[in-house]
Amino acid sequence: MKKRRLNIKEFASRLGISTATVSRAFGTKGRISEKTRRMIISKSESLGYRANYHARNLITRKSHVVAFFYPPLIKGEPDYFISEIMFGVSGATSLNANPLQVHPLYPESMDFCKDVILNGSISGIIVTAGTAESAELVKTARNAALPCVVIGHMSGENNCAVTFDNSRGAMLAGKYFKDTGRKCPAYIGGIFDRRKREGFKAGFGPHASNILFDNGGSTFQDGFSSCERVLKAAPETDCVLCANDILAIGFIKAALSKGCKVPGDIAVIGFDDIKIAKYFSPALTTVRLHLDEIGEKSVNLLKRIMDGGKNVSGESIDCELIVRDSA
Amino acid sequence: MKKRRLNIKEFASRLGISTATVSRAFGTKGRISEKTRRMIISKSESLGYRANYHARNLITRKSHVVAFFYPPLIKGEPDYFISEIMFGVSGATSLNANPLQVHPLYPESMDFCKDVILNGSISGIIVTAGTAESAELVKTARNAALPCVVIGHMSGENNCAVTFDNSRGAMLAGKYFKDTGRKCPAYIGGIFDRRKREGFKAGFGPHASNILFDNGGSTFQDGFSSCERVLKAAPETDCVLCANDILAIGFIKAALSKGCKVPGDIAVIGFDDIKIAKYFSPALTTVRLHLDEIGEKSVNLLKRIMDGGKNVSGESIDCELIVRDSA
DNA sequence: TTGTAGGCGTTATCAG
DNA sequence: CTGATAACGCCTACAA
Repeated sequence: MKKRRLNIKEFASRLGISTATVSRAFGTKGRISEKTRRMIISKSESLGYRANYHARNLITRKSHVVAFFYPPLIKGEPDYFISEIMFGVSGATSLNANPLQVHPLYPESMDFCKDVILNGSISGIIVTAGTAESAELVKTARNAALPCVVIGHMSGENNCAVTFDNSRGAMLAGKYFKDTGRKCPAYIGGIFDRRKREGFKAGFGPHASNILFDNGGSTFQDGFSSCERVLKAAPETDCVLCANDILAIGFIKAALSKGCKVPGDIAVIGFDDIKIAKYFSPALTTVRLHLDEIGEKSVNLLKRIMDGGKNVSGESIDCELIVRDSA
Repeated sequence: MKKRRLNIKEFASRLGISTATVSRAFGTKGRISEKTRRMIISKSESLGYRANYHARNLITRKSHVVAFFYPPLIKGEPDYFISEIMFGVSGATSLNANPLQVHPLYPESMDFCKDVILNGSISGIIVTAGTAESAELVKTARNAALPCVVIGHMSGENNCAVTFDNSRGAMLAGKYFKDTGRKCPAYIGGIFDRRKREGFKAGFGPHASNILFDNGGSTFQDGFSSCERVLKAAPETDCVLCANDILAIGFIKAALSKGCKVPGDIAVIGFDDIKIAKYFSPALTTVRLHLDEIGEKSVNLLKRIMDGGKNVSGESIDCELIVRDSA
């Protein structure tokens, strides 16, 4: 008993014209008089006609849908690095009237994700680098000739990618410590920390040889534990670069709880500049990666590929040191 | 010159069987022998055949795609309340193998969002309440008989909704303040603060009449300014409930900068328990709303409606007071 | 500028 | 259990 939606045939016949003319009124290709187009558009609004999505995409072989694949999140841990990029992506696709799908990339969901890529439902994908799954997915897309943009650095084939200049960001941090008279540096690494260590060393310069390296991790708790290890191994440490802001926040919390003053006794710089960074106490000095811009740029890059651009080359995102209170 | 994907006709003819049989091998409806089904599945993997998404959805009239509509974000401000709900939604849809679309709900994007709802591309929507746009969108979905779940309270028609027990959460906070001997309460309201004020008053009890109400807003800066107003208007204030965690963080930062001790001089309770709450200094005492569960529950509710369930009723989410260091 | 008709790749229907 | 064939709703040569 439920009535079917108005389709093009019925709609056209009510207007006393052909379906072809109706179709032309909505597309940009067909030659049609401005007058009939207006009439059709107007009638479509009053009668509530819309072209069926699947029928249209079936024949045109494109959907304009963009899919964003993000790495696994750790239960209970802040995932603000990803979410800020995602909102950047979402805002940009929305502006371009591209529907956006988002998919977590767990090992268990690989089959589903591959199906999404291969069943013809989407026109392009954006994938965050850093896991085996993401690399596999990019390969799948490549084989299917599906437009693809990678966020971050992925080894192997030359993908179109939006990359961060981690090295330079870390260098800025090292230089800042050196310039503010710090002597005993430490670096807390973790996930997504490609080239940060080397950059930090280069920026710090003369005293670079005594940099203490600690493999933190990615969570607040990791930063907390890392601080305990560092202060035990090298109590004289007076400045620390953390591979991300969450680590830095954990590190600072541990330092404060041990009676260390930040930045008095020990200066701490984070990485990413997630939005909460400036509201933390002390406000975090950090390397800003322009997370939302990353999302926007990857969408724009993908758009160009989807529009048929050949040899679209990647982009590197600028970073800058944002000096606040923690260093 | 680019070769078309393998379609069902070609695939079937290579196996020497009919397209109908192939189709049955992938669905659950058709009667087919287990033996041929296995053979077809196996061959589809080696030959790389996948059913075309649009052709399939055109005839079956469903896509299984879920769309999530979220409210406008404030540029530069943390949007963690929404992002944590969104990740909950995303995780749940992923588990169910439902593709998830996400759309920001700006006034400018209403046409696009309505089109998404009306063009037949999605099977159900989840909408966060709180803006004129969200209410309009829900109405649109209702008219199109599209399954819809609302997150939060939306006046008007009786939607299927996942709601928070704001009143009880705020009551818990008021009671805690009373029980810990606080005398001069203030409440900082803002967005999404339905019934919190009344609940707080009820929980605080005897001294409820002198509660100072301040209309904060929703951002860190709002919390900061609010603190300045409150301490000026009522310096004796010794406990504050803020309508969300970001407000609370801003409030605390302002209080600390004025030399007020938290929680010594003034105890602060937030609302939502976004993940960063426990890492802030001081760690935030707050009313936990189980943000990720909200996402999961709304997906499960939507699924039931999509599967044809009639009269699916909404759910209210439990909340609890998480006592940490700020109160 | 407009209409006619064929085809997009499936699943549903109805025989066999 | 399997096969032939008619929808599904639209776009787009091609003809008028």
